[in-house]
Amino acid sequence: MDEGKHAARYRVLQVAAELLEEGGSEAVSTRAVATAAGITAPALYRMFGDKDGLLAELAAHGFEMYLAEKHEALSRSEDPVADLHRGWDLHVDFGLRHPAFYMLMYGTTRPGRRPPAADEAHALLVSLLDRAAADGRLRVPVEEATHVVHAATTGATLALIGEAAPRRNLSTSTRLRNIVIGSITTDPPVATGTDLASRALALDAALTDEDGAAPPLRATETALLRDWLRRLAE
Amino acid sequence: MDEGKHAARYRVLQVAAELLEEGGSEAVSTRAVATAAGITAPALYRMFGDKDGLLAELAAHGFEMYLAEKHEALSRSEDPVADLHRGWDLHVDFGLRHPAFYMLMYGTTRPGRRPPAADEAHALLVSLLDRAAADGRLRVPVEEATHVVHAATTGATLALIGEAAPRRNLSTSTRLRNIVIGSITTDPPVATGTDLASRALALDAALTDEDGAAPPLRATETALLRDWLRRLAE
DNA sequence: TGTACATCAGTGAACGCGCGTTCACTGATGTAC
DNA sequence: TGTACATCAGTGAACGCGCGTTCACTGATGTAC
Repeated sequence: MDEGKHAARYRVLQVAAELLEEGGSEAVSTRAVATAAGITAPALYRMFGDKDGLLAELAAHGFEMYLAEKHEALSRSEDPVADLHRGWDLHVDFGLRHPAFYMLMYGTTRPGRRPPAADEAHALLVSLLDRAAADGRLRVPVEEATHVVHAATTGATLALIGEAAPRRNLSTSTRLRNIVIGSITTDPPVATGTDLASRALALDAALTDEDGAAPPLRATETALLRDWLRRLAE
Repeated sequence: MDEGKHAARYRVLQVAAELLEEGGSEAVSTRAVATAAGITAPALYRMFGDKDGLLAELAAHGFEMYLAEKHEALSRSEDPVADLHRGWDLHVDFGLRHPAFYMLMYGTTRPGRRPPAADEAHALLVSLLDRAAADGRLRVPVEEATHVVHAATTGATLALIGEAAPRRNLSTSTRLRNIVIGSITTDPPVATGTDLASRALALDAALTDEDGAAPPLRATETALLRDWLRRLAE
């Protein structure tokens, strides 16, 4: 009957999850969970040891939900930087759909022991960054990038959770995402012609803006240069 | 004896602050505070109404400590972007020195009502960004910048608080700071000549990098162009 | 200035509650011979 | 196959505790006439 044991355990965890989502972490008491699950208190203690054990498993359950969603939604594309963007958005979205779980998992008070699934979630971020690094798209070492992205993502999520749902504005997350990922990654290699054009135009603009000191070329030379610059940009 | 009333109230708050710093927010119970302060429970209820009132004043007390430190340490310089950097560091530093206070103030569970000093702290960030905008150093609207900086700063602080003190590495905060502030601000205006030089060199480099398609100038034209570019860069 | 009254901070004691946890026990299931 | 024993999930009931909060009351201070 090992199957039955696991099933009962899982049913209790799901009841605890409901209590958590509805009433926050303070709604998860050993007695409340036992009552809601239709079992007696000692039965719950037999399953989870003590309250910390229950909370640890509940957090683990949260991480498993998180990982299941991510693995489903985040099929690796050929662009590791695009995957980073999608990974960010999935993280924030999970946090907003499960704020109480998110705070149990990523809020800094740790009422339970750190579950292994938490390390797995962390490893998922590391692997995304590893792939970016392997493709030469990372500007900084993977470990640095991991810490920075983790801090920024959780900051954006917690800030949004803190805002009342009607006033919530996802663009803060999007902007921070673009800034952070944009800063630690490099653009994909572009056709040289495009790059050449933009640089030619930039120089042309700089020649135009010149107002104080005269440019170090003669006027006729400047005129010919600018003609060439525009031909380069075409 | 209005003086005495305020003094007594302040003494109780300071005792509560000690309990908070030593034992975290769960150590702050009405009974524990009353006992530690040497008063009876009803006396405390007379002062703060109920537990929420006590926690709200405690959070307000935290914000006042925070603001006092910031006002002392953050004398506005002539460079608003440098002030933003120092403001970030002061924020993170406060969080690491007063983690329990910080979580009460910026952790997303709000056990008390939002104190006015919290808005003042927020206004301080807004004013720093306002000044940067006034000096033409901001790349994005102030409100956007406020949200992004707030999310990133709290994320960095909470992530560092979550790490055990010995393993703590401030460079994550520094890096995220540089990325975020660097992205929303512009460099100070530079001499046009310098700009011209850097752009000329960039174009020169782009011409060199050219490997696939031939540049749309003739070889002789390109040679003369590059000569000019180098003279422009001098 | 003196008396009578109102205000109010604080006391001592207790309220009821939900909490985490444990005790002694039961009944079902599995194992050994 | 049948009996005897061990294992173990679960029951019913209770433990003691700290919590937020409130009640009835006291004594000091301030105010009015």
